[in-house]
Amino acid sequence: MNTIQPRYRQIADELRLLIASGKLKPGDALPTEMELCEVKDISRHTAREALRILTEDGLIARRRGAGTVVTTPPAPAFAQPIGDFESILQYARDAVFIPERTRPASAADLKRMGVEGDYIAYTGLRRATGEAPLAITTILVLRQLAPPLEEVNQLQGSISEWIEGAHGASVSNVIQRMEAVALGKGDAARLGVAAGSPALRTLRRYADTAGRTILVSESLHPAGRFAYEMKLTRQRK
Amino acid sequence: MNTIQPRYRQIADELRLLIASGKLKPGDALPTEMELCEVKDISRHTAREALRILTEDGLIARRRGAGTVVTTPPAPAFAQPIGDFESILQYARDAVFIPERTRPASAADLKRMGVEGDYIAYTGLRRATGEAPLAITTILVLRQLAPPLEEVNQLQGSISEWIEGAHGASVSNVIQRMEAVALGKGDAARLGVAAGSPALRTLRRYADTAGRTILVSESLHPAGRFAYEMKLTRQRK
DNA sequence: TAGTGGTCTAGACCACATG
DNA sequence: ATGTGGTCTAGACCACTAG
Repeated sequence: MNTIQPRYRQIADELRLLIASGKLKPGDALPTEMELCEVKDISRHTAREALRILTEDGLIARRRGAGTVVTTPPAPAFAQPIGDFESILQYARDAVFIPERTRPASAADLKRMGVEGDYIAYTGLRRATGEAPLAITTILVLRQLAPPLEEVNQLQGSISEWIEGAHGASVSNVIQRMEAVALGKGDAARLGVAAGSPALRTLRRYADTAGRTILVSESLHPAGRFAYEMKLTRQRK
Repeated sequence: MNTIQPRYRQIADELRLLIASGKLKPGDALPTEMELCEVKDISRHTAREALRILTEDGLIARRRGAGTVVTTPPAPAFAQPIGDFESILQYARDAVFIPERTRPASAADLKRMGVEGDYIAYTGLRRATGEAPLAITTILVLRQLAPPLEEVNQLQGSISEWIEGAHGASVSNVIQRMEAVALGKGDAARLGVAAGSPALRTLRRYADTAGRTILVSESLHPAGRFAYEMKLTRQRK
């Protein structure tokens, strides 16, 4: 193994060792650039390069006029968990889902939504009263649990609630994923916005106590029509 | 307002604009160091410094003997699992915030981020190691609690943790808001994407026990580089 | 005011990739 | 063989911090 390292890296590693070993503690001053130059017999540029590495690694902090010190590492862990299961699903009740099509989920559906198995797909618009549609939503339900379309049409709450009521299945956890995407032509047209315009994509996977993914939903919310908001409260012991 | 920028940063920004505007596409060659030296009438060191910035931002790739090219962005989206109050703040530690500017928050800042009062604004990039920047982040901190920029620079964790440690202030709840937006010209350029392209905007308001909003953070994540993921587990009573 | 880190110049030699 | 980026030297002036 040819272990020839540039000089600046060797020096950076030497200093790093001093910090890691505790010989230099948080707050302690490192040698100044000029001191490094003399002691190591290098040019200032090389000394700076070594110090830059440590700066980028977050090990030291440099201040013009003041000097270079070892940084104080991380931070106190931040408190207690909260289990706020219901409020996550809240928005499903605020805006009504109006299914328009039912079909067996295609391979593309399954891949896009990150599941495998035999699912029925419902697609439709989600809207609040009288307004422009808030989102295009696609829902995949395990075929053996899937309600007929006419029943879905009258659902007031979320499909997941229907499933719980009708089958006694129990949702034990939900994974929710949110990201920004550019709307495709067809989706954009249905939402009445320009193709390529931004949308918030939310993907939710509902798993039952056996670990089966019983339902997946995908919603595309065009920018400006929807924002997802959650409040987290710190729990005190 | 101090608008004097070092020469190397000016040049980095010029090049960044060429990339963001599409004049230089992924795979295209950038000027060589010597060309930059002549065209901009600078020393090689200054040219390298500019190119280094873009390299660290993940916008370009350099190969000895071969040259410098614009990188292909397909940074695969990576998900940030988030489930509780602790881990919601966790990601602040995984992806380092690199503050670049400090200023008193403007009226526009305050309005955009939904607060009123006397705040200090920090803006910078959020990135994981070596990759393209994940986000542009702006943080508003109540002036009376705001740390000096040099201290922010060495923060390992989140600024909110600094505040808790340094002032004994206590965050009692966080309101998080997510939505899709189209990136403005300047932000898009900083992130190396086209103007108007989609981004996930996350806004967090941290309130203390007295109800004061002590900190607000806004992040703009370009599509494809980041997905927010949370797992919620139903609590049994 | 002395010393620090930040910026910048003008050179040099080298390892490496490409034609 | 040429030219690229990687490393390194030896200077310089400046803005800022601290005693």
